[in-house]
Amino acid sequence: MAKAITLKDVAREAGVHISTASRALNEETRSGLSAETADRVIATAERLGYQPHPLARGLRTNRTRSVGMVVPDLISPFIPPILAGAQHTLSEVGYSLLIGSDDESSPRTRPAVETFLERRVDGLIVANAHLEFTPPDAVQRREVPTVLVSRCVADGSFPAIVGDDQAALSLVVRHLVELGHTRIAHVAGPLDISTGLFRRDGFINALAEEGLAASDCRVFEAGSFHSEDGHAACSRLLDSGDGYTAIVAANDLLALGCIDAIQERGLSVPRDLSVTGYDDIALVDRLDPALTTISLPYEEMGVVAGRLLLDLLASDVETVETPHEPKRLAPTLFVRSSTGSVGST
Amino acid sequence: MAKAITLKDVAREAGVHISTASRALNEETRSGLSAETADRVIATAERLGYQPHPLARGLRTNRTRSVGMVVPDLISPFIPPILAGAQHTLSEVGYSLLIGSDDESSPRTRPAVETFLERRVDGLIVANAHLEFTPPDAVQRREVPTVLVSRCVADGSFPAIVGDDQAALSLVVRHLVELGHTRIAHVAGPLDISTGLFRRDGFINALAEEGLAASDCRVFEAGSFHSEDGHAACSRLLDSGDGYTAIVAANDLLALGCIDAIQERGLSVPRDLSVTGYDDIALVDRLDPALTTISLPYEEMGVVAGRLLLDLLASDVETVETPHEPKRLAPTLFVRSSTGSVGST
DNA sequence: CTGAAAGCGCTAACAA
DNA sequence: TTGTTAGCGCTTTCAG
Repeated sequence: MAKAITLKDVAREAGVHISTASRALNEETRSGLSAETADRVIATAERLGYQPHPLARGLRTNRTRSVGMVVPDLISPFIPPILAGAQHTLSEVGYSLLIGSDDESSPRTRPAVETFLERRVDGLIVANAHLEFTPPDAVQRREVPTVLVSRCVADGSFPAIVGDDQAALSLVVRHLVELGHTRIAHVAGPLDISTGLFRRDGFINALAEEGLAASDCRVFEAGSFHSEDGHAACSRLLDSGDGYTAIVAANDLLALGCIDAIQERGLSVPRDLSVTGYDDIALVDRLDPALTTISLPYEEMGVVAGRLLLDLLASDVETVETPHEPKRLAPTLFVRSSTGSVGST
Repeated sequence: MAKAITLKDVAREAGVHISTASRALNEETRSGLSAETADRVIATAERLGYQPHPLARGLRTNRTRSVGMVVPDLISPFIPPILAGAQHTLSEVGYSLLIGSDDESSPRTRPAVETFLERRVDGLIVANAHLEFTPPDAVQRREVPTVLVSRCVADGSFPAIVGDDQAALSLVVRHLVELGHTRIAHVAGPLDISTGLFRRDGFINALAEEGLAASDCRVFEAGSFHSEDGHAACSRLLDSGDGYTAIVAANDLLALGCIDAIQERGLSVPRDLSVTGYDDIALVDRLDPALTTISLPYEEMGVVAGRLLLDLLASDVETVETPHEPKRLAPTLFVRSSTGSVGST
């Protein structure tokens, strides 16, 4: 390293004591200084190209100005935009974002949250929470401010930014009802995470809203959010012989799996069955049939999560507050060609 | 914080001096200790749940065990897998990954590399390099080990992991030639980054390899890698009236833009023109026509980049080496329905 | 208003 | 083999 400029250098050059230099360079403590010396120090710091050493500062202040974000993986298409939103928001105010993934598949790696705590991050953004999220003690005790994103936790013990699944499913079901569907099935995602559970519940509530007979409709659980499980669930659905005319899938990949299963039986979407997705991942608008689906503002989700975390970081509350109602961002329904009128056969 | 355990605590508890404790806990320095004391210290550290403070350690050692990765954005579909590969590789050996994006669109944010340097990262992974990559001095002088990924730099001044564009374009052109095409156009990406330039050059070389008349073929530059620019370039191509029967696009999005432009004129893919892509992004295999395209092992690219950086970090060479030949990972051609025999009209 | 001094938690000479 | 000591660069009391 080309001899980094240190505070001591600035102080010497400005002809003041190092502590004075420190005060001058620090917003909060500058007040108690003569404007003259403060300016002089600031000027010389500028001139020398002084950069405070983050480790030294952090060691003193016990803050790293970094936050860790845990994602389930980086392949799920809605994760990167969340990441991008959070990263931009945080970097604008000088925070760095550490990224870690907790894929349950490789248990040999230390849980990302623990690694982050060890690193002394100032806060956490958790995008892979299960409904029963049981973080390490330090997080539990709110020593490290934490916000959830994309998924929330059952008891509302952490603030969360999620999509409004109820609103989304209402949009979807209403759309199908308007097309004349009355026998609608739901292919649900994993029910141990909020996105899976809330979409299923949203589906059931929406049926009631629309006055559909719950007995005419049914939920088929897929073990995951991947297309193969959508295919499997849809196969069971078709085998049931219950005569559904529409399928509401818990995400786009499940929907694609459903479409595959339907077409493999020589049936047609949407002629024989309408299918809807959720997430509006890239290119589903160009498929044949183009997928009718729900779009969520994922990047904004990241932005809002970042802002919320910054608020927590600033207010520095350690009180165990009342349960948090998740902040739900509004969905948009995109109607495309995978849904059609019932009986347009 | 619930009074974190410090090295001093461990030392006191184990009945040794703090420096002895330090040595015992440090692989390298443990050798000069009696096995007995070393074990005792290690045991008590374990028992107390001691975690070394990374800032304190870093302040002394001048190493943060963190690396920064700069991406052009997080939306381009091939970026997340690279990120994932790098992150896994690094975290396995205790390094943390900081993520920063440098979208040219928002110049108000500080360049990510500078932010990283300020943070004293031990190394850098740069995924957004232009051909003329001119990093800050500290990077230039190799004080901070740096590897490029996805894109390389013109003069080979940095090690890089990229896709083998030449091999890829050879595969594509040969495939088209085998289908009988002789008039092939290339829709090129930006030529100021290696992926754009090398694919164009690869295309031109492949023409020669296959014995095609360069005069029968031509390159149309798209201003970016996005579909709208592919559409625009393809429109020019079609307007040229040169009777091309195949289009090799520099990436999938450009290819999709081309297909749009072709279909808008009432022409058909692949009947009237064959179109190929590059990247094999999600769902292009399900489009109609399904896109014939090149697949690159992006996650592996991240892994290899991470490993290479770890090597540099370990060897700690500051010598300005001879130019680096980029490490090129092998492509795979997926033949789908967007390409067909010429004259199958 | 400014200087002196202590110390965050750790590592690395240097002694013993 | 272990202890002593001196900082890494910064913030923050406490004096003056």
